[in-house]
Amino acid sequence: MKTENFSECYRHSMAHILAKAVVEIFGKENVQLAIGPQISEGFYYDFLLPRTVTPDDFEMIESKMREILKRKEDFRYVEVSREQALEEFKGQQFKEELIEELPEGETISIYYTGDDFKDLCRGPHVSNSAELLSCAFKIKSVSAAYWKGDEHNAVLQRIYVFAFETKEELKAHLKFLQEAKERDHKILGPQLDLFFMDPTAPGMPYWLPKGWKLFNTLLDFWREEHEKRGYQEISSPLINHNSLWITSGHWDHYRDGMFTIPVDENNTYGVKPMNCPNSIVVYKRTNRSYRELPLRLSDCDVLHRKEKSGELNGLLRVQMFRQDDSHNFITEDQIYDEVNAILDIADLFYGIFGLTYRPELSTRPEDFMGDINLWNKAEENLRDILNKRYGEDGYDVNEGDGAFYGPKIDIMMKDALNRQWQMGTIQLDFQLPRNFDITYADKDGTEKVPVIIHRVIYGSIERFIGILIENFKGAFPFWISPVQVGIVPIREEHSEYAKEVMEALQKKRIRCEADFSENHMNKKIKAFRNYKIPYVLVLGNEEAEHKTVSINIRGGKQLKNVPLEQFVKVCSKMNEERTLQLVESEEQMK
RNA sequence: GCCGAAAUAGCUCAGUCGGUAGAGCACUUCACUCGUAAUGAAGGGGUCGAGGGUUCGAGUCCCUUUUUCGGCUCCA
Repeated sequence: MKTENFSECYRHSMAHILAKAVVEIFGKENVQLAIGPQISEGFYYDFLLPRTVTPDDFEMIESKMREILKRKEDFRYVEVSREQALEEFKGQQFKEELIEELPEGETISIYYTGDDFKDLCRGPHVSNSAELLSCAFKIKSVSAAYWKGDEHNAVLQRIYVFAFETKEELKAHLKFLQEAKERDHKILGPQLDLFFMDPTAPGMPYWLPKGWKLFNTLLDFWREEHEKRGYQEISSPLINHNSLWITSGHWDHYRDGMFTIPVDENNTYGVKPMNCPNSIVVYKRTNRSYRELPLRLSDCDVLHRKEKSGELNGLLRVQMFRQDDSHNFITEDQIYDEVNAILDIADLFYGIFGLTYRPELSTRPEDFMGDINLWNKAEENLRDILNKRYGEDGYDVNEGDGAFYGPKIDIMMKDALNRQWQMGTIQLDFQLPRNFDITYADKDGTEKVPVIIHRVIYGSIERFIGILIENFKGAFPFWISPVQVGIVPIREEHSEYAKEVMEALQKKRIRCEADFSENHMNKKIKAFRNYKIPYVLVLGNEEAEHKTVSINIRGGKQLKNVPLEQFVKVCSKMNEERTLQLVESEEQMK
């Protein structure tokens, strides 16, 4: 008989089985149990153990778990007092700590699995471990984890386990992971000649011609849309004397994240990790009037941020990157309209790639600075905007998670492995304007302090490209494809017509490459296909005679003898309209 | 930073018990002039991530180090 809410609790019960297995293997007195929650693909359990667990141990632990399951022991629920609980878990330092921290009046419960294993647990659980026999599990990995996620605390060993109700589900999940590998931008990027990394510059991508074309195509789009909206692009120094960073507060709060350059005994420069201070230097250059606001100073200069070793991840976490940044200087009354307008841009940009995102609002933290009334008003504005745009369930709220200088809205996206990344962000800043003492002259002639909005839409272009690669598996929409059309003359005698085709395409700024080598046409087609080029044209006698092209469409489809003129038109249209889908049908081509 | 795994030709990888490094693709040359995902033949290409140690001898064993990957966010 299966427990009623089986699917909600089997992973959690399984976590107890893992803990029991580990205790039996290492001996009760050698194991300190921490916590073992269920997670999206299974569960984990944190332990303090006498030695490190390695992948060689997985099989042994798994079979011990199976052995325990076969004992068909009951999960027995017992409520206890705090004193009893402390007595029961005497010597288990983490459990003791947890018990001490439980709020007054809360029911404290223990689950027994058999008579010889117990765990502090709120449950629920299956009633007998036999129920778990039909489940599928597999130890995924082991990693270090800190007690309560704090690096100052004890280092624990976390054993991750995949767990599903059926073998089929586990199999499907392993298949998903296999497919995610095929989307991995770290593999596809270098394979498609977009970028690579060199050990002398960890986390600092080298952009190859194809990747840089993609990069710049994204920036062209960004510039076009932002110019329309009154943004003005600037560029500023990459390194500044530390006096600037002292004023901005970065020297005190962010120095560990900065690359610094000592110039002589008395002077140190810092490489910019953010653009804001220099944008403010630009703002400060002249007296500003309320008539100029919102003043939107955008830039996409190179930024450097030092990351802890082990934190880097392909293009998704780098040490050198560019943001499609802007600092919008506004009045307090302009918060609503400006944030709303920025989200309009975000919807446009994400929509054009068919990407969905989830906004996240972070509100006032305990150590906030500035005027609480301004905070309240701003947060009210942001909630109102988010409610109207995405509905109350359409975004998440992280109470108290905002920066000390202002609330923010983050745009979150997932990579191929479903890991969450922050992409765009809209951060209100009430503090930096005060640090730099910037003002504007208001209508009545008084000097007022502007609010700054730090905002990015793509986020870091590097990270955005990483997500794009994984999302499209490297098969980009036509308009951002580094090479849009590959041209294959069948024999040397077709080179002349191939050149004609190439010129017709280039005239319309369609990015194409022709292969005039003596190789067999199959070889040429294959080479282009490996780059996931949208269209590969095959040109021979037929095509030259009738001024047509035969098209190999990415994905496998073929169209024969499409009039050249028509093909150029279709390509131009996709570039102009930034079409997401590739035109594949004969009707649209003819 | 912490735990685990990994690094061999441009790429993907093999290399057994420690005996002096190999395949496929790619590249070069020659032949083939070809109608839709691998034409044939020949050839070049390596400080086995780096440094140190053990050994008669190290890609292989030990230590250090660099880089990369998975995790360190899911809360009894």
